[in-house]
Amino acid sequence: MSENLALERFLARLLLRSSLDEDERRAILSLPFEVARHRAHRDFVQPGQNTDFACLVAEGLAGRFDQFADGHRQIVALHLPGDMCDLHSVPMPHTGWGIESLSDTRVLLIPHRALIDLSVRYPAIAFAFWRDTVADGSVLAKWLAAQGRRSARERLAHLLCEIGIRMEQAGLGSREHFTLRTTQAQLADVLGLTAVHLNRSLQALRAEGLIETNGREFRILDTHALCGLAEFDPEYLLLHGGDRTSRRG
Amino acid sequence: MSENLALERFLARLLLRSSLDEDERRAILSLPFEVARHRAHRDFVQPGQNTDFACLVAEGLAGRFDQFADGHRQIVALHLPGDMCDLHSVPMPHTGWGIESLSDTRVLLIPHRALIDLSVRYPAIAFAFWRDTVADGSVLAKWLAAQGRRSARERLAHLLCEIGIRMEQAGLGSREHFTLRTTQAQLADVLGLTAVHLNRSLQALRAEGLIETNGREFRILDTHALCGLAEFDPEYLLLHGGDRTSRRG
DNA sequence: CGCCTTCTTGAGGGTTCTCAAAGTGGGTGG
DNA sequence: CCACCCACTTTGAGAACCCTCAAGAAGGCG
Repeated sequence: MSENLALERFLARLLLRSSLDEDERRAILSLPFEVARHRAHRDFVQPGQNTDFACLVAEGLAGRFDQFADGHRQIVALHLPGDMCDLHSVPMPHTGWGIESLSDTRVLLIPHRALIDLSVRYPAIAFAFWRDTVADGSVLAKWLAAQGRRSARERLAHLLCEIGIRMEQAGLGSREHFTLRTTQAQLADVLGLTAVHLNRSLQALRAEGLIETNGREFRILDTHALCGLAEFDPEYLLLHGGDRTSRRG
Repeated sequence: MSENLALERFLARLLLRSSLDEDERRAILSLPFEVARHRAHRDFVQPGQNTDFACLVAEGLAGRFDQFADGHRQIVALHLPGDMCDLHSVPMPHTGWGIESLSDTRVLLIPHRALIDLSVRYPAIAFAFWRDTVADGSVLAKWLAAQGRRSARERLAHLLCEIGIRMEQAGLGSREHFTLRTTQAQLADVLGLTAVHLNRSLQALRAEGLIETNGREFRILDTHALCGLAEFDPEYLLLHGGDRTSRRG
């Protein structure tokens, strides 16, 4: 039952960007799955293996990462409840990256076969999946740009703006008040910083009166200034569809 | 005629990762298009507009970029001949980024409508397009990881390894000897560096005997050492298909 | 109460940036 | 054919940002 909630969230995420009819919605909601639970800090998908299922986050927080020989890692995507971590593994089952649980997490494992069948049967679903992949890529591109050209403080500000909106969208808080269940070391892995410098960047934002934190609870005190510092424009999250397309004719 | 070559290159790129039958191949090769020519340094797609066509690079080199208020830009994808710059714009026509010609470039403009029609009619083509998007995203993730966790020298080494392989794949040289028609400032925009520091990183690789350059011609003298420095593993380019899927049944 | 993880603080060093100017080379016009 | 110009590359010096190493506080859990 709370498992159905996860599929509903996934469907809701798809419907943000794509329109699906009754049949297609039902098809999504009746996807088969198995449930897996993971405590925090577990790499539940190892880098460099072939998978035959995709992971839908039902609860908690997951991160896709790339790891280097020296053990350092970079998190290249954050996945909130309702996000399919590796929809991209459906067309390309060999994944070079791993997925870790950032907090305690419940995940639905959905067989690739079922997702493939749906997208062959329903072109609109194929488009919806493709769109979802594009949206992930758009976030990735934004992160890359920030990583390459902005300071630590600016990147952190940008990430907080993004997470606020995504949390709100997922029904897990508001864009100005949410709980982010990660350690500072994990956030540093997202932003390409050391834990020490992330900590100092957080302090800077607090000192400027832009945010307030209480444990892992974040409150954004000055949205305007934070977005300004980050040059944040939610456009890239692709939240208002693009669906002129998927129907025949 | 040389226009057909571009479509053939695009098809060849798709066939690296997907299998398409005679009909489907013909359909790709008969896509309609218009031709556009651009000199170097032109932003031929402006950030933040809606497009109704996709750009296939026929000749030259193009870069997708994100730009900041201070004018600094980050290139988030490099496109060689045969690459479709913005296949992702087919399902999501509003793009936040721009595309610039890095060198003199010839581009085929292909109406979204035609691409959509193909992917509705041929599920295998829809999968092939989706896969292509996934491959782009995989490169993006790798760049992000490098950007976040590796030094300038290591990132540059990684980029040169990648470009070598992609050049070879596109029939434009070998992985150890190719001509990269970009300025150092543009390469700096790819790697998130300043032009000055990129120049010094290049000098470092030359001094170590790893590469040799002559104008914009690159020769890799010690592939093993260069790949080692970069921790380069071509896996992420997703060059060996994953097509168990697209056929019904 | 004690352990373990996480957060915070400090000091020093290295990579990369900024600013500025000099060298190089290809193209164009006289 | 030479001279000039422009874009690009290279060099230098100093500063800023971020990292490393290390250790001390704080908070959660048994």
